Amino acid sequence: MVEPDRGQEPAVDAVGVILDAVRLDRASPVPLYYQLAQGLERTVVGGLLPPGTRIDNEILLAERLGVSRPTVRQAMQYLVEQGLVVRRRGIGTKVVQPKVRRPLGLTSLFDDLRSDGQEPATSVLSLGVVGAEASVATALGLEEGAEVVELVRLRSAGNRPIAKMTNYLPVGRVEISREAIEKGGLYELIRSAGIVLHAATQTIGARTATTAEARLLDESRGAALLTMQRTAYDDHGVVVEHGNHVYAASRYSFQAQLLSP
Amino acid sequence: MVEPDRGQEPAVDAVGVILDAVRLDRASPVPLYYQLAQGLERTVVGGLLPPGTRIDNEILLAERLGVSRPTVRQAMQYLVEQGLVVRRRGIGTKVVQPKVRRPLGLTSLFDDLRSDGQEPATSVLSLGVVGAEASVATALGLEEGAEVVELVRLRSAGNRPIAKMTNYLPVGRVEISREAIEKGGLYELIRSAGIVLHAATQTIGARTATTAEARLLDESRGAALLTMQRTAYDDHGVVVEHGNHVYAASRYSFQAQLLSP
DNA sequence: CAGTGGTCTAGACCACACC
DNA sequence: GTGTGGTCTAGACCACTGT
Repeated sequence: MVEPDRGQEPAVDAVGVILDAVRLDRASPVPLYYQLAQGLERTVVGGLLPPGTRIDNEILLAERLGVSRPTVRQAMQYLVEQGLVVRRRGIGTKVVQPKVRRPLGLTSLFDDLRSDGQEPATSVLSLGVVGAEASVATALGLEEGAEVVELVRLRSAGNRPIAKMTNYLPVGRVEISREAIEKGGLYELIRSAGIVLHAATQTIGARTATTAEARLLDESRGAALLTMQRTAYDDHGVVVEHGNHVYAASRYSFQAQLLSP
Repeated sequence: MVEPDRGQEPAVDAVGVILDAVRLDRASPVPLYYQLAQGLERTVVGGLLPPGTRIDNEILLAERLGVSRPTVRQAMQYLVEQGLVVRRRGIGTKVVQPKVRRPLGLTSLFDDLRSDGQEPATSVLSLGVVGAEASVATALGLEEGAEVVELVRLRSAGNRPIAKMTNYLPVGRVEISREAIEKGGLYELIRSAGIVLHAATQTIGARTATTAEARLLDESRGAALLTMQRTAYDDHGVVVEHGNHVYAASRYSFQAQLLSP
C-alpha cells in the first residue's frame, strides 16, 4: 500500500488522463462538446478516472483542450445528466460511483432482452383490424368502434413464455407484417417507418392471472402478473401506439435508474 | 404584419402571449433563464399556448425580452427536457400535446399522494435496530448481521391501507422519530438531515399476497401486490436507504412519463 | 481571502429545411 | 435564397465554499 488515501480523493492527475484520452477533431461533424462528453464518459466508465476523483476546473480544462469554457460546460452538463459526476458551486467536480444505468426508456421488451444477451422469440398470436374498445379509442384519440390495427404477441426467452403483448395502432401509419414483427420488434418497425418517437406515458400495475392467461404464460392459476399500459407519441404529439401488456411476474420485473431532478 | 397561418398551427400570437405572461425580474436571485423557463411552462400548461402553436424564434424572443440569445436557449432547453416543446433545426419550435407528467422520480409515495390532494396517513408499525438480512446487507454494502435501522410503516389514503413500506438505513446517519416520520415522510427527513439524494435504482415487480399481508392491506387472500425495491444514494455514491415495499395493486399503480434520449 | 461553478452577454459561423 | 436552431467564442460578474 503506497497510498493512504483515507477519505480524500485518490491521487489521480485528472487533467492529464483526460488530455490523453480525449482527442478533439475540429474537422469532424460531431460537435466538439459531444466529442468531449463522450471522451469523458469513456474515461470514467473505463475506470481511468475512479469514483471520487476530483476533476480540474473548467477554465483549466478549457485552456488545455483548446476550447472555450462554455463548450467544456456543455460537455460537463451531459455528464451530470448521465449521473457520472457531481458538481457543486465553490467545491468542484467529482466522479461519482457509477451504478447500473438501465433507463427504462423508450425501448421495448425485445430490445431489453436482446441487450441482455438472451435471444428472445416472438410469436404473433393475431394480427388484424378490429373496432376499438373504449379504452383503446380514448388512448388513440379515436371514436369508439373506429378501425385500429390489433397485434397480439407472445414473447418468450429461454423457451419459456414471458409476456403477452397487445398493441393497437392507427390504421395505415405503419406497415406491419408477421415476418417483420417476429424478427425485429414493434419499435424497430415504427422507427424504420420514419416515425420519431418522442414521449410515452406508461402505467405499471399488477393483477392476478385469468385462467387463460395462466395457461398461456405457463403459470399457475391466480398467479401475479405485472401489467403495463403504454401510449407512445411522435414528435408532433400524435399517438403512434398504445399497448396493453401482461408479464409473468415470476420471470420479469422492471428496473429503473433514477437521477435527482 | 399578417400571419400566414398555413392551415396547421392555430393563429396564436406566441410572442405577444409570452411577453404578457413572463415577467423577468433582474433583481431576483432566481436566474433569468429559469424565470423565463417557468413562465413559459406556466403559459403552456395553462393553455395560453395551445398544442401545435409555433413559438417565435430565439433571436426575436431574446430581443423582445431584453435578454441574450443563450439565455433564451437555456430556457428552451429546459422546456425540451420537460417534453413541452419540440425543436427542429430549420423548422422552428412547436408546443406539443401536454401529457400527464408524473416523473416517477426520487419522490416518495407520501409526496405523490400529497401532490394529488389526497391527505395521506402513516402509521409506524415498528421502528428499531435489527441485524441485517443478506439482501439488506448487500444493498447497504454492509456485513450480514450488521446493525441497521428498520422502519416499517403502513400508508393509507382515504381511510384505506395502500402500502406496507419497509426501509433500512445505516445506523446514525439520519435521526428518525416516530412523530417526524408520520408527519413528513422519510425522504423529507433525509433531506432535512442535510443529505443530498442523487440517484436510486429501483425494481418493480409483482407477487401474490401472503395471508398476513392481505389482512394488513385489506385485500382478499391471494390478491396481487405490486412490489418495489429501491436503493437510494447520496451524491458521494454512498447508500442512504434501502426500501422494500408492497402496494395493494387494486388501489395503486406506478406512472411514468418517458422522453426520448 | 482565493477558487469554484453558475449565470450572462454580444457577437459569429454553420447545417438544415423550406420556398 | 431565407430563416431556423445548433454550435462556438472570449470575455464578464456573481454566489458559494473553504481557508
